[in-house]
Amino acid sequence: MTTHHLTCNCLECLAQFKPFRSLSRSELETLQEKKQVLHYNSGEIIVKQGSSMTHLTFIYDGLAKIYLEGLNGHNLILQLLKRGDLVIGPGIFTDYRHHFSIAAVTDCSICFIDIHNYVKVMSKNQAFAVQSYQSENFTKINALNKLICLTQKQMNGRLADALLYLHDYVYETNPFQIGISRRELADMTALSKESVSRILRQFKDEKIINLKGSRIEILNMDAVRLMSEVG
Amino acid sequence: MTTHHLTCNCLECLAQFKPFRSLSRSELETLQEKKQVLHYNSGEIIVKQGSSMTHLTFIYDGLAKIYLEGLNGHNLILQLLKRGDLVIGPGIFTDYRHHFSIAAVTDCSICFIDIHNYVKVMSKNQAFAVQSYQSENFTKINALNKLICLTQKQMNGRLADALLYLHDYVYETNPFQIGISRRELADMTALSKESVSRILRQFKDEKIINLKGSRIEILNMDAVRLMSEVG
DNA sequence: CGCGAGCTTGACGTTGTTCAACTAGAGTGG
DNA sequence: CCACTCTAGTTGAACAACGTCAAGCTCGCG
Repeated sequence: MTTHHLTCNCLECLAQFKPFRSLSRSELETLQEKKQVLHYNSGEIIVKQGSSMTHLTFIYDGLAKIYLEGLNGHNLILQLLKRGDLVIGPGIFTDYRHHFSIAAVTDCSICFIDIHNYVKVMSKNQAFAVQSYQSENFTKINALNKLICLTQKQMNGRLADALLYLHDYVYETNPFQIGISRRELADMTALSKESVSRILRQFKDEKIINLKGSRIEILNMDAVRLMSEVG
Repeated sequence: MTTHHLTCNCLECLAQFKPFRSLSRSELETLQEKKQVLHYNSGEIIVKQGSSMTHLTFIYDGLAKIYLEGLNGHNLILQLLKRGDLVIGPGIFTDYRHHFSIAAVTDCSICFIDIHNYVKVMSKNQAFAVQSYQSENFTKINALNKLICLTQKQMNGRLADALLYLHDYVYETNPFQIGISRRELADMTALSKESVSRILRQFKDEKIINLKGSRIEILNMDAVRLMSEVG
């Protein structure tokens, strides 16, 4: 983590992003009041699971991962974050702790928003409060889907899910340069990195994908979607 | 499902339960306005995953289960519900659909609260809204823990978790009469029913628990907690 | 007494992990 | 410019964990 904080003064910083579009000038000022912008290098931890939840995490730039720290150093990646994503987390209104860690996958610019100020704005602006509730619920729906995926699908299906997630949500192009390692693919699918290697190889042999270094091309999207569905 | 609705008139019905204690008389009236009380027999479905979310589910009496309907008829039980539990669910403020099913484990009396009236009360009573948000977040924390449990622990650890859950939260006595089947224990732990049988047998042989029909006694609580922790 | 659903048990097969050896590519210093 | 090293990735073989299948058992209930 670099030591200089960029205290960004421009009101427009946040206003341009979806989560904050509906806010008034004074509400934006409240959010910006104590905000801190920090730069993280690839691999650095941005938020540590179990720590006290004093700020919300907003991604100005870069790619980050939300992950659960499990047993024996095993991690489980819940979600990747990119420019414009705001992370609230289930600690709000409960124990005010972080229930997952966030780490930089590529270099990241992160804006931390003071939670008291955030709650202050929520309490004055009902639509904004509802939107926060909603956003938390969307990630909950996601977690429930992941529960089914990881307990009921087998290797093919899980990796198919991960590829679709990367294609549909993260990179949104085909082919795409994958910015995450095999280890991280394994942490997304609750597989071992060796298994990920083997399944990718198998997909390649079956002409379902193309692999060139860190470049992945999905050749047969229907096959991938089918594997995702049948498990 | 019996066909006669008991439209309970007493304002005190809801007022006596935690989720509604802080409400005023008129707020309680709003909630009760369109409420329906139905009786379900053991095994019957109370709420169907995927259906439209028109009501919240409140357990007057009995034991029910929240479960995800997964692939090939496999279910995953997220939580057991008993007298006084209110289920909101992540459909609120998002797609207004049920993202899990609820079914009666024993005979149940269920009170359905109209969601519009519920939201109306939330919008007028900020503390109540925060409490709803909080309750949703607690179940989300639960889902995250379950993700780790089911993907990183093995059979012993998962079953230990289930026993602790039944002891600490559901029955709160030791020994306890277990009201759920092996099939349901399997659905709680994402194991096969045969594996559940085998592990229970093993626990019994190791003098960690006592089994007599549907009666379970935890003899060595420390051993169970240890197994739950190490996985 | 006999029937049937749920439970138990054992034998076996499948799935996925672990371990170890090997490879490729990126950075480093002589 | 060439070894040298380090890390990430790949591959194969052995192994462990868990599910499946089938047979037998228990117990409540008609």
